[in-house]
Amino acid sequence: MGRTRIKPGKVRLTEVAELAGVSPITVSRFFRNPDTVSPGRRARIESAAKELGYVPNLAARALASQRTEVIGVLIPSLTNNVFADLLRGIYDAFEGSRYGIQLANTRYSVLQEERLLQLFLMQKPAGLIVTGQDQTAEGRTVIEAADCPVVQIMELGADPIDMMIGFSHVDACYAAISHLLGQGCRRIGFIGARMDPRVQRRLQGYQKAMKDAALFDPRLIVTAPVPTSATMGGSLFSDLLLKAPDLDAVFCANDDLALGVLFECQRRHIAVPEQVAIVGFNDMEFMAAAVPSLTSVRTNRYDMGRRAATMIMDAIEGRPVAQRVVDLGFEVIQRESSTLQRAAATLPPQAGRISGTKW
Amino acid sequence: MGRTRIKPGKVRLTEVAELAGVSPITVSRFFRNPDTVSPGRRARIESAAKELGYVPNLAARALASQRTEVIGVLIPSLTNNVFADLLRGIYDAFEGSRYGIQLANTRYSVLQEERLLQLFLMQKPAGLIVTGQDQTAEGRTVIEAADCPVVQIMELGADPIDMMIGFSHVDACYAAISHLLGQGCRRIGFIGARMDPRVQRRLQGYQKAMKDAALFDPRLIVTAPVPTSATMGGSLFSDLLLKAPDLDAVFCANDDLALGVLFECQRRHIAVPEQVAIVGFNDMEFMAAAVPSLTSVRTNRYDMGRRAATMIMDAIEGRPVAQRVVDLGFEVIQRESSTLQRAAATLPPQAGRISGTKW
DNA sequence: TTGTACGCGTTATCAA
DNA sequence: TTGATAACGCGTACAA
Repeated sequence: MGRTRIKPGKVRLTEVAELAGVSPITVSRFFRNPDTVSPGRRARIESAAKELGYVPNLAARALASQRTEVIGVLIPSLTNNVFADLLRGIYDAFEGSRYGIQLANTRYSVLQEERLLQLFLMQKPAGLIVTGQDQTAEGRTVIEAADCPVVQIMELGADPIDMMIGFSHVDACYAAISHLLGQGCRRIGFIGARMDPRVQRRLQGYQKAMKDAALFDPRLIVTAPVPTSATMGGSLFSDLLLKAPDLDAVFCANDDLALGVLFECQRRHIAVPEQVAIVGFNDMEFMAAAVPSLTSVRTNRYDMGRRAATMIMDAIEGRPVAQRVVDLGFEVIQRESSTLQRAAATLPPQAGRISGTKW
Repeated sequence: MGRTRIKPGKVRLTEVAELAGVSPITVSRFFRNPDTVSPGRRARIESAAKELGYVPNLAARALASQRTEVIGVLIPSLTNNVFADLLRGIYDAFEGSRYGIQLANTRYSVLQEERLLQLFLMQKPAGLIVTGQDQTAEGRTVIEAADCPVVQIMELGADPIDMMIGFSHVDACYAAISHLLGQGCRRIGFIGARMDPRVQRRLQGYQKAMKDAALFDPRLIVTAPVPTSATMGGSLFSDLLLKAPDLDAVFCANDDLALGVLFECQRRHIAVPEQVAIVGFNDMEFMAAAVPSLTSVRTNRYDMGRRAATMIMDAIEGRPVAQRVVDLGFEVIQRESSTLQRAAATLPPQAGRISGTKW
């Protein structure tokens, strides 16, 4: 038979209630919403709890209430700095709230993502933040089964699961290429690594811009499925130089690639931007510090995290969510590495902005 | 009275058991350890579960079993790239295991840490990974109350809570300075930002090395409490040049600072390493790609994460943990930015290694 | 290998 | 504002 499993030292709600001379439910109320308990009992409960060292049992709470305060966050990479800013935004927004973030890493695999969503489901999360829009059909089913507010981040697209916040990678890259075209560049290369869905869409933007300008040439594109890094930027650029020696600019799908290209140019004594202009993507911190400073496409990752978190909380707590699909836009931050006209060259750093948004 | 709260569509263990024609406990066993159920029933249970779309309820499981499979991880920053590698190691090691990682961000605040530990405690985590050894007394009490295996990472020190894995920041920095001294540098500056406990210890190592060489001069030290960045590296280096114009080397407490120093040198046309040698700390990926390539102190962050995770799992599952305190050591990776002697200059990159460990 | 009986610690529901 | 009662879904302990 199920014998008694009572462990002596354990402090439950009941013990606190006894010591405080109230019923357990009152103690429960005190912990969830102190204002619903009269001041006198409030004080008694508080001191009783402190005296006994009471710690609420979240499992029991979740079982009884049929919900948790867990927010599941699914991102494809912990290494990619892009997600650091995003996460900072998310963590900042949830700071001091009652929600706890549970972070999972899909490693750019939709199957991993599916499995991780299954695990989240067992926890009955209060909300879900997932990266991108390329979930499997199975994955979407699981998300829907979770029956909680969901925000898809990083991208925009048709058919959102619930809410969505991001920007158009196609448009952002198109704007970057347009900027280079505006600077007089014609033989603009594209280098990209890892080639996840978002980088693929940047490549689409590149192709569209080059085709629209009747300058498209497949030899100008060099990609690799490996993780992005400065070293890889240097080697992809070297490959590109072989395929297209008459290159006059390079768009890098990530900033670390751009940094590697800059160093490779220094190594080969290629003048930037005079011989080759460089544009990166994401506008990481070091881009402004580089010599020459490096042009990049700024994306509002921190804001994206914050707002995604806010949208989730609003939805959970029944507040109306003004916009269920938010376009955060982007901005081409022009710096020395792509400033070729005399007039433009005298602008202060970061003065040149080409921004895009659907608002 | 507590009326029935039964929601019709809900699938519990019981429903699966009924459909499969077995008792609930058998289904329970099937999900936790399929091998303990006979193949015939196994198949019936599996198809019944699939048919009903059964999802285990983790809260109920945790309540009944009095434990969870949550591993709490506490790190001070998501922005600092150092932690990205560490986390990758941790996530890789737990990959495919039954444990789930819950990540919390202390933002370099011991009070935040204390609060977050409290939150973990309510979940009854199976294990805890915490950064550093500077918990408050309260924090240590909470950790001990969690009554689970604990690994402190990043540093080594006396008085571990339970297990510990890291390296000596004092020794690592001492080795880096010794390397510069060996290259003939005498006026070696120190620049550091954020000044968390580990950076403080690097500063101690610097001071010890300089004092041992009778070359200590407080004017050679410039620090700032702000987050580390390339831009900050440039500006701290500029400050340092004002205080010590006769500088012949700079040790940077973080690699992004070193990158900023390199760019500042390029901007000022200071030859690296001939006029100023540069050494960084952590050996981030871009250090090898830079022109000139940048010397740094390699720390085994990925390994640290992996091994911390392994130690935790071993401890949880009752396997003996060979070493409860692990010194991972470090390695000074000598590159062009600190290679001043003719002989050394012909060495291939990364050929120079000065490693330190207590093994 | 399978089943029986019960308890895990909390909250929902309804009544006072 | 407070309390009585039952239920949340599962695993442990023991027996067969």
